[in-house]
Amino acid sequence: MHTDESKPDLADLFLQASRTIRGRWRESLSPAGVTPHQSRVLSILGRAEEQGLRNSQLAERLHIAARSTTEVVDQLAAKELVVRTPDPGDRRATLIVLSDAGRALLDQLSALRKTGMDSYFDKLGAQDREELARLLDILNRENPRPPRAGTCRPGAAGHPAG
Amino acid sequence: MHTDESKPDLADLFLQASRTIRGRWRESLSPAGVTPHQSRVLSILGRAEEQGLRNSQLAERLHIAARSTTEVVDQLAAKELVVRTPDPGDRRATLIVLSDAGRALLDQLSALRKTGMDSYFDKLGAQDREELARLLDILNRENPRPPRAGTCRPGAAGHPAG
DNA sequence: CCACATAGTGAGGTTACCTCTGGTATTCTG
DNA sequence: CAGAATACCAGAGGTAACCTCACTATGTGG
Repeated sequence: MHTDESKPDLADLFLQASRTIRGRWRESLSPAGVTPHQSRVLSILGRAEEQGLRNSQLAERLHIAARSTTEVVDQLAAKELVVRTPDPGDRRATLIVLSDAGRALLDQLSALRKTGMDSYFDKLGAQDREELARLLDILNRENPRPPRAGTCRPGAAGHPAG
Repeated sequence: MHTDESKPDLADLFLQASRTIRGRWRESLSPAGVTPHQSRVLSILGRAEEQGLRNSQLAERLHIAARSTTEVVDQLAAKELVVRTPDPGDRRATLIVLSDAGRALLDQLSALRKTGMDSYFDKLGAQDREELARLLDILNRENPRPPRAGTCRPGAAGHPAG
């Protein structure tokens, strides 16, 4: 009669794994001189329209606050992997596009990442990996939390008085 | 020879989910005034022997550097949730044990966390959750990757030091 | 033109990690 | 007891990846 005794701490398990993943990813990416975070932006940009994305759109796809996107784009711009150009349609907005170097790096990156990650996920076997992907995909679907995932608390029961 | 073309970006999926988890966890824990990290330590301590754990053992279980463990234990000690006592068997060593308050909080915490997390993992259904736990567990087993990567950055293109 | 929303960002903050240096108490070895 | 090794603590300094708040430039409707 197991009640929820047998229920493991999924969140715990999850965070543990994600720590490892981030570490390995970082490692495998380091020869290219980019962080996982940066690589993610590059990859999103790669999937985007030719014209690029606005900062806010990027933020939305990354599920982080817009201000945080600025930072990583800055880093990428410093490396000349992306270029910021004014949006002709709205001069408040900036379009972020991959540079040629960025596009070139992107391919290299996914190969690099794949190599690094494969040795991690290989422990699972093809079928389990697919299963995991399925599960993760469900988890990543829009939560019953309409407001933007990242910034949904205006300081409510917020941080310990800092 | 399939080339795994269909293989999704597990790492991507993973990190995305973990971001959400961490956020929700933090949120659900905030009424208790502890961070996810602190909660983790509490929970590890809770599973440990009555006598507590050494700093190094804690570090090992958290998979972080010992120096980093000191920090979180400091925080917990400041809240009087844990107590550092000399190890009678080896007085060089310090045993970190849950205080009564810590033990009490631990129960509260797991309830809190469970509530917060359940609404996240509920999307999966009991069977899928178990499956996920199984997969995660495999992933979290010792990796064939002893050396710890840490932060070996070749050098950053300077960024605005705030 | 004014009010207001929107886009990006400077400024400043937090969490969670890391390394390196150095110090103290203790235990082990000879 | 001297000396080496062990276990921890702690200061200093760093990075990554987040966040909020306030401000400026711009766009939109009355």
